[in-house]
Amino acid sequence: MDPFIQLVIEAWRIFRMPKETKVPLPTLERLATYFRYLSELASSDVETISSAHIEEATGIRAAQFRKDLSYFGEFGRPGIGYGVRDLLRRIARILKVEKEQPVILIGAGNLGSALVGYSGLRKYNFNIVAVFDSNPNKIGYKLWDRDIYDIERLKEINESLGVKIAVVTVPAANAQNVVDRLVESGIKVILNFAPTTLKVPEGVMVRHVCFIQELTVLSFFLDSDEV
Amino acid sequence: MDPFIQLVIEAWRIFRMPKETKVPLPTLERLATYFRYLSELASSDVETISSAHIEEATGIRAAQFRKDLSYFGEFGRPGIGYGVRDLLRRIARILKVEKEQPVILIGAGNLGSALVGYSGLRKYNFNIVAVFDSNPNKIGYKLWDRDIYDIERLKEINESLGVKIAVVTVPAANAQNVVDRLVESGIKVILNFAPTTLKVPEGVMVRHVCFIQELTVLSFFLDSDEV
DNA sequence: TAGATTGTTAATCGATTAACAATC
DNA sequence: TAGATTGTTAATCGATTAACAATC
Repeated sequence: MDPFIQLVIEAWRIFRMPKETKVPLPTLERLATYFRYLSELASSDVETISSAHIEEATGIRAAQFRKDLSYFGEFGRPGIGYGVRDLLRRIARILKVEKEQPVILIGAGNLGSALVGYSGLRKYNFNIVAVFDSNPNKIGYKLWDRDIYDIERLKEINESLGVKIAVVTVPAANAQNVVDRLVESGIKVILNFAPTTLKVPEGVMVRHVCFIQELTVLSFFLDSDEV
Repeated sequence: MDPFIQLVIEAWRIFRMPKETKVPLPTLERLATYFRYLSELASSDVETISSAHIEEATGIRAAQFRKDLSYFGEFGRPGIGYGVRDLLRRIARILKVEKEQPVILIGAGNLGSALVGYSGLRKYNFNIVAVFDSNPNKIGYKLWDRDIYDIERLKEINESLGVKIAVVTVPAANAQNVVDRLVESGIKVILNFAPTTLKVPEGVMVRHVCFIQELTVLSFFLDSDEV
């Protein structure tokens, strides 16, 4: 088929996807894994890979990989495999990380500082464009090279920035309040590091990263007889 | 039934559980959520809760909560609900976090520093007892109040410590090497912050926390028409 | 052509939810 | 007793895996 037509079909399919075909969340999580792995691979001289290769490298089953991609169209050539750079570019487009994505961070504490200073962010096309805090000893200063603004100015400032992604690294006790303000300010997706459950309106998505919770799950798998 | 007999039965059930009845991983993750929520609640004056209350507070369905607990025995009283302190104590025992759990951390960078400095750790009964790094400018110094040791001494030092849990905050390129050493040193479960897939032998468990990957998944849910 | 590997369908597996008898 | 709420069974739902025809 004409490659142009094919692209148009794919664009259309992706465009109507989120609401309709309903991509499973585990598929999206794996897609992020493929994306990371392919990014590494792209700087090597490997040009083509098979789904079996993906299984070997990521531990995700080959059939699973092909099934995951099938939600979004056709990506490989039977008997040949997948072109690394092409696959990377198309997955990046699906995940909307082909262009740089601006992010705001709330909470200029230790963790916030580590995240802003993390070089991997830029590598994967995210950019923390502004930091907010409520502590007068921090407001007006910088976190690395990013300005720290008064959280009271969140809505005002994001009116001009128009950022859709926020990272929350405030203490659990303040998290719900902060999230309410974020939603008010036009934020659509939130990555929450505070160890607490958050309530958000329909249409806003939250993901939760909890260090303690991960340790707790791991702890279960220790043998109870020893120690 | 005699509460003593009941406890013995429960202990026995938990003892043989991991290998046999096979508790679903999602159940363990939710158990960690219940644990966190009950910990908060325990410092209030609430004495009894219902599964409906849990649903309201955590967003996890009441039926799901009861089903999750059912893998481990009986915890509530029909018509009454669950005793907060009792439930907390029993979930803590299941997850093996009733006693303090020692943890070692590899990688004294920004992220490692944030984790060591995080007060929530102690609150949830984890304690980072030693930090390792390969950088001569760090070895022999301290991260907060914890000694930083040469990673070359990992096996030697853990011979006396006998720690089973490790947190990895080294760059992706070094992660597999570090993990191999950890396994050699008797570590049984690993929390990995490096953005890379790790290979471990049977019997060692890894969980993966990846900031970038979480952002990438969230990014998918942004509307593509705007921006 | 023969061998490799895809995309997709159908079968399997496992987790969530609903419903309700048992119990306080 | 009547109302509330559990623990568990059975029904539903959804995700993973296997298998294979189509294709390079």
